[in-house]
Amino acid sequence: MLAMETRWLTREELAAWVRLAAVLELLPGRLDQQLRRDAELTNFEYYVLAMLSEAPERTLRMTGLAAQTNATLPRLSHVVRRLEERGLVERFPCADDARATNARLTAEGWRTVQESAPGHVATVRELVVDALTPEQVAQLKEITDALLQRLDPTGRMSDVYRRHDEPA
Amino acid sequence: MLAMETRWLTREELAAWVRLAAVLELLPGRLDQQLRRDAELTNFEYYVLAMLSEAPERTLRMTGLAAQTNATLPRLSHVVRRLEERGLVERFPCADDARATNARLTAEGWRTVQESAPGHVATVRELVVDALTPEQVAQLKEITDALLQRLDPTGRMSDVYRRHDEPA
DNA sequence: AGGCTTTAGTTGTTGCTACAACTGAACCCT
DNA sequence: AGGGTTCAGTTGTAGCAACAACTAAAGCCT
Repeated sequence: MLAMETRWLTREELAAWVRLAAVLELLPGRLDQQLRRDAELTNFEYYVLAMLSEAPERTLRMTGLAAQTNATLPRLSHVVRRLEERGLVERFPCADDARATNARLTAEGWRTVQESAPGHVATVRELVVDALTPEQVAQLKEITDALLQRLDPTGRMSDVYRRHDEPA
Repeated sequence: MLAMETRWLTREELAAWVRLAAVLELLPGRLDQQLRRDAELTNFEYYVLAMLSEAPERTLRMTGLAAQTNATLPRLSHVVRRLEERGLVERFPCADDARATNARLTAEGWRTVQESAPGHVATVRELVVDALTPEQVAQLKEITDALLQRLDPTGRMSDVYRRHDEPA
């Protein structure tokens, strides 16, 4: 490890970082809390179902689903198994590639997504969107975009949505 | 549950939220990764040590430490026990209130914080601060401030830092 | 065709967090 | 002073995530 001069954070940088760290600590728990309470779903499970619900045929290969949700394959495998046990998802072998497995949303899974989406959106509004001015929302988009270029340069996660946000 | 019209997110709001959600998912893992690799500490353990290192006498009561780190008391209790087993922290009963327990950073704990801070700061720079323009850093501070008013209205977490950021 | 490497996914183990139950000290009230 | 309530913290249990090891199919190479 090369010993180099540490560039400490300036007052302004520290203020921004400390607040961001607090948000990082608090927000996921709140989202989880609402979903567990109202839909008996973890935040991660909700996103898995949401990704499936927007996919063609409501079906995705495990690998693709893992990329979109930033999950490792083992993690996804466990989660999908539990969702399958609850009847929200079903798995079946891929016709083209016998190594691959497809996950598909069941009718009940679809219903679950429909029912839980409004509450989830309301929470996102309450805790994030409605706390900001429209100008700040635009700024937040630019800022998170910049961060994602560092965090996820290949755009595994964000590409999923770019379809919706930026059809151009 | 009152059935009310769902206010869905606009295109711009969705774009901002989706990116923020991705950051929420990716950033904590990266911070954890660096600290585990270079200092054998979780992000949360690091913050516990950091809070202690800035406290008078490098000592805090468990309850106060829990508030500053957004931990429940049981969670903190487990974490401090492990840190104590590693010799980074020591616990002793509070003289004023026999119900209370103080946690104090040991010399080795202090050394650990000193050694791991530069690497942590470098990571924060790399993934966050240096990805943004100075203007964006200022915007991020305002935005996260607004979010924290919803997430943490009493300022349990953020008050800790306000001393440093905004001495006024 | 036979064998090596890569890819896709599952299964098993360990560690941490959330939740609940518990102990004991402090406070309050008459 | 005595009895009930609140407060501070610990301990025990259950569930999820990270990591490692494993199985099986596909691709490649000669």
